[in-house]
Amino acid sequence: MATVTDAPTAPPLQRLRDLLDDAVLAVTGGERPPSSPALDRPKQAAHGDFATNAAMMLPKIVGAAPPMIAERLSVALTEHLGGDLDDVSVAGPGFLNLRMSDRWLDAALAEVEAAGRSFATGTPGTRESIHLEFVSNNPTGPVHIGGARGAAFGSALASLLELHGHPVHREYYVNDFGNQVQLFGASLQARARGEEVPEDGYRGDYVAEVAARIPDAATRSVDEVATEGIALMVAQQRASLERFRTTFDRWFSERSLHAPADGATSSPVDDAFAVLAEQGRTYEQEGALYLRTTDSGDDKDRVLVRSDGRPTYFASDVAYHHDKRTRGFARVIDVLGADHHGYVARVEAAFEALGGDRDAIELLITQFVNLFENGERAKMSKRAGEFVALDDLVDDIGVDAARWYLLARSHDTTIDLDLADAREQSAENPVYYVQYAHARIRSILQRGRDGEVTGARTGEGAGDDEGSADAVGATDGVGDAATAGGGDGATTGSAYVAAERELLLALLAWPDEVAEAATRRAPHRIATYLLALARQYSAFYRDCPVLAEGVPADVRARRLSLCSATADVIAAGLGVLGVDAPERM
RNA sequence: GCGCCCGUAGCUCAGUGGAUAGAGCGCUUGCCUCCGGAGCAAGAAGUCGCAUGUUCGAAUCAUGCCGGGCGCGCCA
Repeated sequence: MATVTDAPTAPPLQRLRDLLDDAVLAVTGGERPPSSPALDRPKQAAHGDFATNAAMMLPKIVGAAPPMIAERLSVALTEHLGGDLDDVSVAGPGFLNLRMSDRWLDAALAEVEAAGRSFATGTPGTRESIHLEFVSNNPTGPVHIGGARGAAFGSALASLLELHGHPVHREYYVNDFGNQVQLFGASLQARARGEEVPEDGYRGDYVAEVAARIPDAATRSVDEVATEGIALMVAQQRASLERFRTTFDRWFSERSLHAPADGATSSPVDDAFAVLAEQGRTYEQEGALYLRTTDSGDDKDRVLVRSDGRPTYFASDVAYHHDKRTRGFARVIDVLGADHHGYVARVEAAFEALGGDRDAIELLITQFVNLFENGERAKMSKRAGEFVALDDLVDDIGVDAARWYLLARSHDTTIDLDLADAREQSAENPVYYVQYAHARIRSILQRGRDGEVTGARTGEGAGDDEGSADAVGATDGVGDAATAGGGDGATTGSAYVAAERELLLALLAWPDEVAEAATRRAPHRIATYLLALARQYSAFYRDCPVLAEGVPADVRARRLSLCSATADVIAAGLGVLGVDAPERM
């Protein structure tokens, strides 16, 4: 009954799902349900290690009531799983609750530990090369708080997609073309001359600082000043972002789209226009060139070239997306700030007009970040003009806290970030709580490797806690596992205590978490998971002495394995978020 | 007016069809002879904005309202 999906590299939970699928097919006589049945951890421990709704999906196919189907499934599963299964029971409207045997847990733990940090390294359904554009802050100022969120989200999403198995190309689009560049140059020059900046010019303190670094800024042409100023700003942004653990494979110049590349006779913009014209997607009206974006659901058609002959910003973006397409990525993802959400429809339309598949481009909008200080709206500095600068944020609360707080929430919800909370370097702060768990485990592992044994308490010391664990975890298991905790000598292997079981089950969910988070473009799920895992480890730490005198050798080995696997998963998870996983704190 | 996002515990937020809705902070009460107390445990706290509908089953899906944020340029 084993199938090709039963590959030896599939993680334990995936193999369990495959077996469930086999059982379903056995019951339906080969017909597949419209969607795969779920195999999840139930909310209540009394419902076993895993629960599946499979029986409730099949009444139409099988022609029987869910509880009846569940009974048949349980028979099939018992057959398939043999000694890996401790107990299977039908509950509620037709749920099937599974309790795995210690043998299965042992094997699973061995796999998790052996895989280490690569435990969740993914096997996505379809592996595809992804072009990811994010931040794309204007080069006329420092990276601001909106850019910080885009940077945190984009860099974490990139890591997450890579962990899941997709090759990712990270790109920053530099808007070094158009009106704003001239305006920036004029602002720089005004500052260099000690004059007021022009109307609608750039007024932040940084303008004078940048101007001071440009030789002869007061007397050279505005063009030259602008070019040098942009270069300095881009370099500064790059430094800010690197400090924020955000790097790019390429910084793509908008300006480069308006001139022929080496050896070419036409510019990328011209090339893109030619494609659009061939497709019959453009037209002229009142002297301007339009793209018929309404064909693809936009509110109105958009101007590519103004009646005075100058291309719009949108023209650049059309050319940019044409370039992305011709570079051969299977998927294009743009991460944009909330103020650009009105732009989504036209970019999608342009992508389609260029011949792209609508499903091959995604525009993700990150919502605003509101900063507070003890409940008051915070205004951090004038360095960025009217915006809060990324550098100020990092100076204030540190990279780890900044990234955590920006990443712990879904990208499409507005964040109210209280700096006083984020600054707090204690366990009140979730990021340090998770880091602390990691450091603590590494410390234990270090001692464990050195063969240390602490004289503290024995395995029996956890007896009180096991009592409560029993009540929570094993109403169906007659206490066979939980009551055996410390006393049975151990030559034949001691049973799993509830806290060990819970921790291992949490670890086994890691590949699912990665897959789900990657598929949903939701790195914040990783943060949620890590916090729960750290809590789970704390419960384990409380109930299960690892190095104490009197802990049987096999139990000690198992607990060291659990520690090792937990540390690796936490490190991998924090790695996705770009948060440090310290050895000690 | 139209479009996008959001509305879940006092606060900040998880949870996109399953069983009794969760976490962190804050609050109350306990716990330092104990592998890292930057810790642990217990407790109080919710009409999941409102209404109707779909479903065996809805915080989750649909429709309509209400409230908040943002956007609707031949700006970028």
